This record gives sequence, C-alpha cells and structure tokens, in this order.
Amino acid sequence: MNGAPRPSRTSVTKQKLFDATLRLVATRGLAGLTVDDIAAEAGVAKGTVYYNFGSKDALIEALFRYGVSLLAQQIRPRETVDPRQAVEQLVDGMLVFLGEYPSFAQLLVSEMWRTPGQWHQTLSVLREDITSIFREQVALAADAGLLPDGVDVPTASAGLFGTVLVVTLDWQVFHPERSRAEVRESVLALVRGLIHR
Amino acid sequence: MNGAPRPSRTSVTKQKLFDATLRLVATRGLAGLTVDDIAAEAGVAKGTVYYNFGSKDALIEALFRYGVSLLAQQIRPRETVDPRQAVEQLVDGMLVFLGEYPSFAQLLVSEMWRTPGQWHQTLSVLREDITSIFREQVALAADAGLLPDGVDVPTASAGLFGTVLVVTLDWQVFHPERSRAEVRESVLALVRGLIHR
DNA sequence: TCCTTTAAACTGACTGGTCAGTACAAATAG
DNA sequence: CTATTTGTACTGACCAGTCAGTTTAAAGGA
Repeated sequence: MNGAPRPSRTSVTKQKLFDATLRLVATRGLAGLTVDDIAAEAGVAKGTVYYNFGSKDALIEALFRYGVSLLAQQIRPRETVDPRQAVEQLVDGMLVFLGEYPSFAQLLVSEMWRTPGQWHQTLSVLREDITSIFREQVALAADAGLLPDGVDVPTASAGLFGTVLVVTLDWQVFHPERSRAEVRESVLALVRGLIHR
Repeated sequence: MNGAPRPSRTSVTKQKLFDATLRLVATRGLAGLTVDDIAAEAGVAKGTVYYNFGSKDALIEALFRYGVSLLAQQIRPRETVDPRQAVEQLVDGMLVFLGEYPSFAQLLVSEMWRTPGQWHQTLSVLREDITSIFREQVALAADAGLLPDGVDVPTASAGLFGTVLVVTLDWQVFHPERSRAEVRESVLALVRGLIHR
C-alpha cells in the first residue's frame, strides 16, 4: 500500500465525476440520474464519462468501491486500545465519514438491501469489508467478556453498523440542528446495551 | 361509521396493484418500476392503473400510506403493560410486520432519507405516525426512570425504529437462515442499553 | 325470469418525450 | 506523438400518460 499516485489527468476527471454523482444522487436516487446530468455537473463532456468508465453502471460500481474504501480507511483502528474505546472509535469514525459524505450514506442505505438488485453482489462484498472491521473490534470486546450472553459477534457487528448508519441519516435529515456530540451520545447509549458492565 | 363496506370492484383492483407493486419493488426499486410491469404483474391493463390512481406517483403515495397504516395497526399497543414489556411488544410488532411485508421495509429504507426527494414530505408525516407510537411507549419507560441520563425520548424513539428496521433487513437479506427468535434477541440486546437496570 | 339501461370499470394501441450509449472530427495536454 | 477530452449529432429502446372504445354488473322494468 504505497502513497496515493500523483494524479494523472484521468484520475482527476474520475474524481470530478465521483463528486458530481454524489452531489446529484441524494435528490434523485440512482435510477433517476442521467449521464448527461452527471457530466454537466462535473463540467465534463458526456463522451469523457464513457472514455473513463465505459458505462453508467461501471461508474456507479466504481463509486461504491471508492466510497467504501474511504469509509474503511476512516474506521480502521490506528492502534490497539481498550475494547470499550475501540468500539467508540468505530462509532466516531462512522460519524465523521457520514458527516463528510452524507450522500454516500443515502446511496448505501437505498441499495444495500435490494434483492436481487443490480448491485447486490458488489454491495455484499463491500458490506463485508466494513462489517469485518466492526467484527474485529467487537470480538475483542467479547474476548474481554463484555458481551451479554446470547449475543453473537457477527450479528452484533452488523447490527451496530446498520444502527449507526440510520441514526446518522435520521440526524442529518430530520434533526440537522443537533450537534455531532449529541448524536454520538445517542448512539453510544444504544451501544452500551451491547458493551456493558 | 358503519361496518366495513363489501369491497367494491376498484378496491379489489387497488389491492391487486399494491400487492403487485410490493412484489416488484424489492428487485428494481421505485424509479426502476414501470407502470406496464406493475399492471402486468397485477393481471390488469395499464389503463386501469390510471383509472384507479391517476398517475404512477399517486399509486406509490397510496402504497406508502397503506403500508404505514398496516404497520401502525400492528404495533399500536393493545393494553397498558409494564414499560419494559411495552418496548418489547413494539419490537415484536415490527418484526411481525416486516416479516410479512419485507418489500415494504426495503421501500421505506430506500426512500425515507432521500432529500428533498419526491416522497420526502409524505414520508416525513408517515414516519411521524410510527415514531409517535414508539415515543409514547419510550416516554413511559422514561417516566419509570428506566432511561439513562443524556438520552432524550425523541432521539431514542427514532433510533429504535431505525435500528429495528435495518437489523430486520439485514436478517432477511444476509442471514435468512436465522429464526425470528434469534433476531428478536439481538435487537433486544441493543435495546437493553436503552431500557436498563 | 329475461330484457334494457346506465355508469363505473377496464382495455390496449398509440404518442411524445427521455435517455443510455455511439460516432467522430477537432482540440488540447503532457 | 499519444492519451485524453470536447462538442455535436445521432440512434434505438423504453416508458409515462392518453383516449376512444369495450366489458361488467347492478337496478329497473315487463
């Protein structure tokens, strides 16, 4: 994993297209997006989209991968810490990322559970990338005996991920006046049911 | 308010259209649905859709209202009980409903947080219908001193609703082999952070 | 019981517009 | 000199919505 490659002309263009797509996707949804609009929003010719991605679907697929890699980078634990803190760091990482890319959260949530939708295969894999990071940390809590009986690690991890996702969206959409600290507290209140004692 | 009127021809047709739409919406999403397909799935001519609803949008809007009224009916508390049990009944009601209408859960989740999407206005109201029922019960728990400090009732209610929604979807999509009892337990494990002591 | 009337309900071919994807010649950047 | 981008124009498929005509069934004679 070396540093980010010096941006070539195409990687700048791809980035512009990702940003434009995220800007548009929140309002109209994936199916409502047109390639013409994406290109216009990015300040790029339509042909450039096809030169870089080959199809609308490929652009979306790349966008999913791009977003998830950013999210994974944000929540991957930097150093080993106390299990309780580790889970809190997970929550903080999610809140930071979703605060920065709210459209991506909407995109995820609106496509994640569609079966057997076009993106289900891809999203299953990407979801696994994220939940496995959660699972690692929750497993540490389990080893420390912090989990109540009858709660298995995979379920708890997936549930935690989903919970943070929807609570954050609810915050952004229905209570934008609330501060991140307040939201952090409500999520952690829920989490305390999981990581107790 | 006399007894339920014998179903007219149109109410049967409308029901068929609701069912067909729910059957199709899980795979392609709202924007991917065509009126031709809905009509075909319902065994009805395209014109009938327009005779009964006037537009595709009106059909979807009616479907949202229909689904939420069913959900509300399912989770509305029958009789006053212990606050802890009341919250568990809320969770059980959600699980029953979402188990019966999985597509509706997908529909809700994929449109609920879209801003300023076409359905945002309607969905805000309908979300309020549901969360207010949650809020009532959670408020009882708060009165009984069961909520930890720093957790306010509206946030906790909305969070609980969202959490049950995504955990259920995750169950249906990624772990269909799990039993409802198991899922119930994982949700309640999370809830125990809220309703403790 | 059988015919007639009426309005509601339904039908499906058709229209007008939209959009993904293509083609390509000319411009520009590295 | 090569990779990339632009702009414009085009095609073919698809789809929401329309509408003139048809069917259904309930009510009312006779």
